[in-house]
Amino acid sequence: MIPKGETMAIETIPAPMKQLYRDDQLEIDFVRGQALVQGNQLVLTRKEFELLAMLAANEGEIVPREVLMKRIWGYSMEIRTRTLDVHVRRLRRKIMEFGQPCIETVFGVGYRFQRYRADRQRQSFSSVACVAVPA
Amino acid sequence: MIPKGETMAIETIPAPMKQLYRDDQLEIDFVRGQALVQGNQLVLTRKEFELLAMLAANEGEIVPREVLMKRIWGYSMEIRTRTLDVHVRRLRRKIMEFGQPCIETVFGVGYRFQRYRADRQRQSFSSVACVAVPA
DNA sequence: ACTAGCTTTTACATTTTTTTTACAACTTGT
DNA sequence: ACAAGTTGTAAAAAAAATGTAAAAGCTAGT
Repeated sequence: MIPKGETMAIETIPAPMKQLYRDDQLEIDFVRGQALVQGNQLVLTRKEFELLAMLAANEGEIVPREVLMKRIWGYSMEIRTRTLDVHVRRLRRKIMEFGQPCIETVFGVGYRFQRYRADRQRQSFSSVACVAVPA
Repeated sequence: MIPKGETMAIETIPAPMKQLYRDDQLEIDFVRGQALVQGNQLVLTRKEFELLAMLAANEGEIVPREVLMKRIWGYSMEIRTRTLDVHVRRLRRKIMEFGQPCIETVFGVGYRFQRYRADRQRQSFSSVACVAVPA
């Protein structure tokens, strides 16, 4: 709460980001840094969690590789290494230990997190249409 | 109690902390500065007790290294020394003399005290989810 | 000033996480 | 089907964080 008579710089007002993400298989507590799949707590490293958090926070939206790299690794980071992919892989594997795949690859662009719905027969992620993204 | 007409910064209002902590193996009297494990009184130094108290007072929550260092050692304190770890070690050892481990390491962040439950087969602390820091 | 007990430092060992590398497999446009 | 570009994978290397033992430094009480 902001005390009477005091002001706060716009920039410091925290974004109204949701505190947690939740669907039929996954629950993420962005604040406490915890994630549960089908009730099982995921053991994630920092980078893995950041990745999951960024993707889930933009569920349904494509997050370009560049954006992920810039936000998670900072401005530098050579494109020629497979660092991002390796982290995606490890994250996917940990999620699939208890649940269904929810991170799809958008060829040539980046990754997209898809909300899981129990009623759907299956998430068909086999291939994904390419999407143009605003620069 | 805050006198009428006065204000107090949110941060300085003391939390309504309980006088003692208690679970199936450990009992801590924050006021008297005593701790019992399975009925055995622990012989703790001041720093060790402060550490245990801070962690137990936040049971289930991760307490970052920085917070522990700031609160127990004051603002200064070089990050390059192993002081905190050494105290954690000695505290853990004393607790385990009579009981089960209850202080887990959260890699890259800090430590977390976990309430002991007699019904649980075992506390599996092997590894722990990491916490991401909100950008 | 001396001692006993507590605290901090130091120097490594160990563990965990992150990055790199080399190559395989896959997409897409032609 | 081919070529070019992109992503997936496994394993190893590198980096970062934590654990440990021993010694040195402090401090309160005498």
